[in-house]
Amino acid sequence: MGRPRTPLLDRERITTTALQLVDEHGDFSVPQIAKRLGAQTGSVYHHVDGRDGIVELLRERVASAIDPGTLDVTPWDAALEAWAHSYLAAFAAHPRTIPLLMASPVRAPRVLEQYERAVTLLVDAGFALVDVMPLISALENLVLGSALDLAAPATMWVVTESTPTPRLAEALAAAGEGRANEAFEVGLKALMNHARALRPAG
Amino acid sequence: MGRPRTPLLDRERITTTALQLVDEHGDFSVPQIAKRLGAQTGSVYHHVDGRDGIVELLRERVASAIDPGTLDVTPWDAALEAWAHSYLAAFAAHPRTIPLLMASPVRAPRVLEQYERAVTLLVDAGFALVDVMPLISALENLVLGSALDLAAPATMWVVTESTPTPRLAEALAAAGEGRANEAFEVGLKALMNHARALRPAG
DNA sequence: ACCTGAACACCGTTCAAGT
DNA sequence: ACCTGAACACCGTTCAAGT
Repeated sequence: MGRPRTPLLDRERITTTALQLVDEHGDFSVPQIAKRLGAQTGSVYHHVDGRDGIVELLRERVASAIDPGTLDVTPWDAALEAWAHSYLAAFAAHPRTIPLLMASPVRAPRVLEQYERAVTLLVDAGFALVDVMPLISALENLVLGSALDLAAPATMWVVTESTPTPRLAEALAAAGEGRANEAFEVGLKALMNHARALRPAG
Repeated sequence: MGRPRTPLLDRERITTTALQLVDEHGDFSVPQIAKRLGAQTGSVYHHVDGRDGIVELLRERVASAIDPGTLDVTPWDAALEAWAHSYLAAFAAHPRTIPLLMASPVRAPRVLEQYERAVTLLVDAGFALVDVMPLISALENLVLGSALDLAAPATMWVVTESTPTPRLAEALAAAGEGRANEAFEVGLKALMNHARALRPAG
């Protein structure tokens, strides 16, 4: 065989296929990607730095949906809130990537750039340097936790008859479909109030 | 061969070994567990409901370190704060289980019981039923996100020279070792203030 | 440069067979 | 009841070989 006239594989197509697999099955494998693209398993390794490299490509792809313009909004608190909403929307679109991405450290340059800009925003707003990362980390925790929560609202809580949890069942029913979204808004509002109180008067 | 005079395997030992493997390598496999316990891979399946069953046993084991007594503290906000701290400590002791546990829904009865009690606490404190689950979910997101963040404080942010992120590097340095812990306390304080403001005057 | 095809050490799971 | 040993379909990764 050897080399085809038109390439079967590239990083773009590999990433798209991996994302489709994760959206459908919650996971991906290199052979599965190769099969869908009509290539051999080994061929994938010519374009990508192994399985971990594909995970990093997924992180970039998902994070690319975060609107960087949100961080230019004024005042600073509106910017942070808009960023959080855009961040949530990006991951909520592909929530099953989250457990995958959480297992490995952030190396993707574009993701690091977003954090660089968020740090700049808060420093320029007058926050003490010591307070900046805890705030951003708390925001990140809130966003990722909420996105994951949004993933499987019906199945995340298996309230079986074998274990009687009537109050939990009631509270879940009362909260309804919007529970995970509500939890995000509650956490965001709480964090923003805290941030505003923390900021030195400027 | 056949059956030994004294059993090689039981759920207790399987869980302990799986937890050790996850603590060490971030993951486990059924053959690895069998090998450490001196048994054959297939034998594990006589005690446990497959790999997913072991994951559920891990959830129970880790969550068993949460002190249920915290939910009896008065007043209600001190109880919720104590619970959150105990919850964080339990998962921070085995942070690498978190990505594993997040991929599957909560079925463990003991974990569901904890939530049942937390719901009861907030209902008795006078919260509207609609507000209870969003609050608890926000708290859970905060705890799990923070525990994960505590897992690999040095490696979670790979600030390479190839991608210049000087402000991020400064902010990380300023926050220091306690960054993830600070992020948790920031988020918790914010959420508790919000909860107190939300509660109908009683 | 890009892909094949085969190899290797590893998975999760099942099941007849032994004591 | 508890374990072995073998089987099956699947992984991730490497690499000589082809065009």
